[in-house]
Amino acid sequence: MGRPSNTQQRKQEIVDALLRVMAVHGYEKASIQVIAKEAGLAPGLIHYHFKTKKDILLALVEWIASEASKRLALLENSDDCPWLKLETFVNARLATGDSEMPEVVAAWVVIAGESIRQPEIKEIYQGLIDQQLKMLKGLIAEVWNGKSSKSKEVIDLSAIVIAAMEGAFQLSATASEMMPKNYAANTVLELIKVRVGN
Amino acid sequence: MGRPSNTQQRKQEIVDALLRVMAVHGYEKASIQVIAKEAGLAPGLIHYHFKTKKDILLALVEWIASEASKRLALLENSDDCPWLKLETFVNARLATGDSEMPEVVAAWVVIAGESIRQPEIKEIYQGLIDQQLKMLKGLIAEVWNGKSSKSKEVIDLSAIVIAAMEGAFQLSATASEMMPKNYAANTVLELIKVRVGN
Amino acid sequence: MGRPSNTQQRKQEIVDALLRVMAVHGYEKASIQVIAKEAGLAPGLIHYHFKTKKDILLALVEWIASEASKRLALLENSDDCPWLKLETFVNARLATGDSEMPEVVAAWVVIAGESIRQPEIKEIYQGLIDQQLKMLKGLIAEVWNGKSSKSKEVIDLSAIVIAAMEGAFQLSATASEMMPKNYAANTVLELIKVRVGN
Amino acid sequence: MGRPSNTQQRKQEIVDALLRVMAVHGYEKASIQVIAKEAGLAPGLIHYHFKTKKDILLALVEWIASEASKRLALLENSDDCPWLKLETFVNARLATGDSEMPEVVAAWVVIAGESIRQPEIKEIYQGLIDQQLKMLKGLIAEVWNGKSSKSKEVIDLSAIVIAAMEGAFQLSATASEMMPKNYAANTVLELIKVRVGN
DNA sequence: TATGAATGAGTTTTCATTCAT
DNA sequence: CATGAATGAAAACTCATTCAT
Repeated sequence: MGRPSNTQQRKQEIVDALLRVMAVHGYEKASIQVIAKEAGLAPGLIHYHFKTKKDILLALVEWIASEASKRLALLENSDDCPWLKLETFVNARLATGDSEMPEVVAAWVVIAGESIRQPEIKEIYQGLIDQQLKMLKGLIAEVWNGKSSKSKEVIDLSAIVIAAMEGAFQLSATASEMMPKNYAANTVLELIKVRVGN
Repeated sequence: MGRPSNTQQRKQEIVDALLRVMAVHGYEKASIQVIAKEAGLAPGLIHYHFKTKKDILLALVEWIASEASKRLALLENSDDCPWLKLETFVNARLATGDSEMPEVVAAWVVIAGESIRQPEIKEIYQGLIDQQLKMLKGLIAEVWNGKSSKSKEVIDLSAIVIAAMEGAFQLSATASEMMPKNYAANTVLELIKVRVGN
Repeated sequence: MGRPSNTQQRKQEIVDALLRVMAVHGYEKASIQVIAKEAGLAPGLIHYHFKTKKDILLALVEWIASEASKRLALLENSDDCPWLKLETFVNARLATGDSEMPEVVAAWVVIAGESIRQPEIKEIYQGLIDQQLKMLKGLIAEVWNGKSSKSKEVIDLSAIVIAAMEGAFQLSATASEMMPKNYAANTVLELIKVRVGN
Repeated sequence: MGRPSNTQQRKQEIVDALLRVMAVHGYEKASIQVIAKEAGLAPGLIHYHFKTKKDILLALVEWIASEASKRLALLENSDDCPWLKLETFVNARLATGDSEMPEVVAAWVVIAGESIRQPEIKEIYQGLIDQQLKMLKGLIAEVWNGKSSKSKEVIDLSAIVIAAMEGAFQLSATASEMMPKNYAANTVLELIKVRVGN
């Protein structure tokens, strides 16, 4: 009968290794050899589980995006009041200490750079942005009296909030020394509040 | 006597070529061969003017940073009223159409990714962020009655504005299709206004 | 399970190939391509086993030095009479026909040249010289009545003997046509004898 | 009429520059660019005066050899007694402090290495060795009662003295730290004396 | 599944030499 | 004579991918 498959676990180990290596060395310098060493596996085994190196990156991007997506989905189905949801939404990405997982944040910045030249990456990246944008428009419309989620004000506010969140990520990976501590989540929420007149 | 030097011009041509190539292919895929072809020069000549490929990137980053810095310096010495200055500041980076130079914006996103693994790049990147942060704190303190530029509110607001601007850059390079048109500059200014109670 | 390692054997094959190539073409002209062809291996494989070309040279120098060192160590622990030891010592390096391995001798001359600009090579080279010098001082003191191994006469004689041996190597690689046959070992021993008054 | 030619002077400047660079970096790493900088000249000018890089090396080797040859010729025509001539001979190459010109000595060791693969170099190198050998045989025969310059003893002694001198050069360039001071010339002369029974 | 050697194309870099000025 | 830019071939090195075990 043979031994039971451990493919899923191995794949995740490899993706995790890429995440850690990429957060330090970027994508191109994350060679299969280095990923293998980080994962504690032989180089040949990497290609047994992933046909190409790009496939590992895709798996990583999909994993990060789906994790974020999952948290957003939970939120969507909750019974919380809109303000609480908004707070949860913002915290879901900017979280405690402005980033509970520095490696994920650094990798995400690298991924943004890669998305410029890799359409498959771009697509996933955009998918996540789109999902966030949609949710945010809904949430903001709920707390903004008389505003439709299709109004220019709501759309623009949502867009700039997403931008601020992505930018906060980038800065926490590239210039955290000079940024204030824990500024992002609270300040974003505060801005939304004053903007929607509350 | 002897051949006149054209080094400065050639260097700029090479840097320009890297900018264009990087905006499409990223840094690693911008091979010396490709840069040379883009610049219309022989590959060997690239290394005659720049010792290493990293030196070209460094020159590009310095050029982008110094261009931005120059515009900020102009602003600092102007006699405009604070609000006008703020508006100019925000527009100086987010400009018309949210980015008059898509290549520079795309390259800047790639540079952010590279800064994660290249300390020299990081340093220049951080220098520019720091300069913007300082200016913004000053400008915001000027328009926010009774607030010092060292107050937590001013610092946090400045930080999130910088983040929003960097994020708008990233999104315009990676997800412009799904972002509203010309949202960034105006929305940022609007948010500052309502926040400082005006 | 998995493929058995043949790294040690391959490394030695590569080092041997460098030895042969270097004895004819010198170090710089011993390109990875040429070494690979001499060893009957693919160029890429060379770098799989040695990170840099310098590492191959280092391995070669270490190998030559350790072979010589081994022979000296055997001598040190033998019960032979001092004169016999001296004879063996000199022969150990200048051997039959003044050099049983012309390739090693030629490579050693090239290595001396390289040691001038490569500190790691120099260190190994000097280590071997130092070891020879120490042994020789001991042996000569033993056969020279009333002389300490620290006396100037013993030290100088030892030094010039080492010099003669290194020089004989150099000349056998560069000017063997004009040198007498088998002169080195016997003449050196004869000189020692008359010098120590025997 | 044009300006007076300074070709001879320029050529010597270039040769001198190669000497200095080669004593530190070896021959292959002594690039035309580096030689030019060392000489304070433009790279293009090097090739105006020398067709190829090898020609500079040849000129250097010839220069060193002819300088040594000149000193030997002086000696040959002198009226000194044989012992004084012998002393002068040995000192002529091993001189004060065992090497008045460390750069020449280091370059000579590099040249020995190059002679292995460059026939033209080898020829000049051998020419100098041959000349020394001939002279030495004559001088030793003169001081060795009843020995012909063609006797095996004289030939072998001459050969080993040349070897000791070349070896002393090599060691002064590669392992001077561990060699005694000023050992070479005096020890060689002492050995000759006791050997010829005086 | 797993190991680790092997391959070969591609990349950066060096540099002797040439050439326009 | 002199300068310094320009060229192109070759070099070391990297690395995704394949393959023998």
